[in-house]
Amino acid sequence: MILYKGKGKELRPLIDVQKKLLPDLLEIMQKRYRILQYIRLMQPIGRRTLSGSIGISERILRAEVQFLKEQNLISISSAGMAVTPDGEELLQTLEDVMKEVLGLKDLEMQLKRILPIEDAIVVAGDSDLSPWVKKEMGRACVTCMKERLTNNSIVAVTGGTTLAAVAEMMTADLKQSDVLFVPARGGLGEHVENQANTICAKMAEKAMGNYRLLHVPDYLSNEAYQSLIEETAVKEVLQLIKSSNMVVHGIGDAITMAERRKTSEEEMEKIKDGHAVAEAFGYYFNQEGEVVHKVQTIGIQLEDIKHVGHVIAVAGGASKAKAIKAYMKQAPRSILITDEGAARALVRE
Amino acid sequence: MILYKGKGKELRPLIDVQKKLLPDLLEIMQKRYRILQYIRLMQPIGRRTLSGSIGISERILRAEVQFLKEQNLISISSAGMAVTPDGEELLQTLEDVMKEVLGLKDLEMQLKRILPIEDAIVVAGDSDLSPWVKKEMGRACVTCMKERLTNNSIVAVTGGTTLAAVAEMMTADLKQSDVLFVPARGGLGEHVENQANTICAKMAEKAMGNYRLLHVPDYLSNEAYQSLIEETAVKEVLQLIKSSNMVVHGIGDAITMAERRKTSEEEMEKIKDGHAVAEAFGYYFNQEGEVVHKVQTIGIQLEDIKHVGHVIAVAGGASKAKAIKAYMKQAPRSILITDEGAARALVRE
DNA sequence: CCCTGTGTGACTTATTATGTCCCGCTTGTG
DNA sequence: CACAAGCGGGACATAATAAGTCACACAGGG
Repeated sequence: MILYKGKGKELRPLIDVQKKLLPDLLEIMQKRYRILQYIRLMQPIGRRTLSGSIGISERILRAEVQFLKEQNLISISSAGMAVTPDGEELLQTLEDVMKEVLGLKDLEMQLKRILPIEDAIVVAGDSDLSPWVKKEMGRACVTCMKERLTNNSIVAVTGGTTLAAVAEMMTADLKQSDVLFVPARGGLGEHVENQANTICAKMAEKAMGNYRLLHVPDYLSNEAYQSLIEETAVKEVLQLIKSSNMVVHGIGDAITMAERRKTSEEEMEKIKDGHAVAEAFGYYFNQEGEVVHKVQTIGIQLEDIKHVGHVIAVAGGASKAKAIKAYMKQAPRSILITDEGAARALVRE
Repeated sequence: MILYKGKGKELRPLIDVQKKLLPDLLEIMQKRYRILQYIRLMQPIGRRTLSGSIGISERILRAEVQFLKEQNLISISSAGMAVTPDGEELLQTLEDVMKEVLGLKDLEMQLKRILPIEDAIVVAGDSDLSPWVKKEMGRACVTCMKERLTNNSIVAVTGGTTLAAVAEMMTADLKQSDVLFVPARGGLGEHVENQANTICAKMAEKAMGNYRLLHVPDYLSNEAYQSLIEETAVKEVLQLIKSSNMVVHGIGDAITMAERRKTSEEEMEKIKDGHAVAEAFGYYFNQEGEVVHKVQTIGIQLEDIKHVGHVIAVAGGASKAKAIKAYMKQAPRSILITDEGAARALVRE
């Protein structure tokens, strides 16, 4: 909601001093913040499950949980634990401080320096190693989106597991009304749960917004393609897509994506021969950010992206660093939402 | 050195949040800050003596001291403990935060509202109850002075135990050079250790500055007075006093001051009949801030005060609240340096 | 209907914090 | 020069607290 940017500099000296006067302060704060974060992410959740995924003994988690309950930060029922509004507020207030403390702020600065991006948001963890980090990226993405959405915005979203996480974390917000979600591009050969259509619908529902879908079969002959475009219903949605103010998309590893999708052998050849490393909304890019292949479907085209108000790319995990780097070479002015694992890998080079 | 004013608002939410995530944080920080403060005040000092005056058990103080030593905030020798430069820096950085935490900031704001003063500085404690608070006021006064001193400044100081504390806490500062200290007024009947001359000299020595004294017998006939004024040496100093840029003075309870000084019976009558409650540099004021008596001596006069660049009044202890209030009625634009005890008493009314 | 996951209580053990006493040293003073 | 006051630091018993472990009652979903 509120932008705390730039505030970090002010409170740095205080934190440093506090660290001297109470060295475990950060450690404890971090622990409790982490627990709270996990609970928010997985609520409702039980102690044992949580202690497992968080990696601390159950007994100590229990003490912490009891403490958090006493502070009215979490509520605790027979179904498990959940974060209270107080806890939500605390998490939000502390987000920037923790970023500063964990050095994520530095990472963001470095990313902005080495990549031609407009802004970078880095969340803690590595989604290759911990699946919940994806959700955290999702949350960060939602926050980022809400900061930039205005009334009657049109948001185009793509598919992929990362975007699914974004959809999952989407919440309704009274401030924005009448936001319209549309899938960015037609069928790309994904499985249902990762299709842009599915994610678009889910996101819109969670955001209490409207949505339109693009019902396009995965593989079309050229003739069918041409006639489909002329279809009124399709044409209308395409019109909306072209006039969207925001695009939210993932970035994938080229080979992984190609394998996951129903990619024909000849296309596979093309992708491999072109040394593709990155994939985004149906386009495959080589290390230099050049397009080596493009899945033929309707919807937003690479050139359109440049004219969209806000472009948000969400991708994390150290394994995706190469892909992010390659894609970003040709996509300036994007906002990159990633995780610590990918960010550190990117900075390392 | 650095003015942190206004920064308090920024870090308030962080502190509140930290309080939720680590409720004893403030308690512990306060304890350690207090210990450090005491050590700075009384250095070099031993554990036992300190534990006595600070009011905590020796063993626990010992643990704290060990901790502070490990953090390189105090150095520890056979002579006792002393604050290191690191510790000094920490104390300075934390000063404003602690003020905020202890509510002293609020007191300062309230004082500025109810009194016609330019600024207020409140230190923790009550000098009626704890003698060391006077030293803390002294330190605050010194800081305040240094912030406002420019090169070749002339500072006029009065006598009194409070001003003695200021002199004691004075330190040399490379930034200011060629500061000249002068006594504000001639003999007022004080004992030697509280005389303006004594304090002036002490302060100048500690500040590595220069000083001039005003050798005026306490009681003079009118003729002697007139001839003394014409004396070249005296005339010169008087000239300096009149052109001073800063006046630092105490405020006393009228009766207490009158009794302490060699006050003649008829003067005593005058003071009592006039219902004097406050005293400052030889002037006695009633509740309304009207002058009811004036010790006849040379030096700065009440009217001169109004034309001096910076006027700093130092007075603390709940018992002096009435005096402060009365004096301030006729002395606008002063900077008041006081303690919690006096401030709370002033606000209470 | 059972079975898995939930919170809670109780108990033992390890770790830490605190109180108490004493010792040898430096340092300032008579 | 010598003495004593005050200094830090070591040692140890004990109280307080944190942490590990297990057992139990209960609610909800397949």
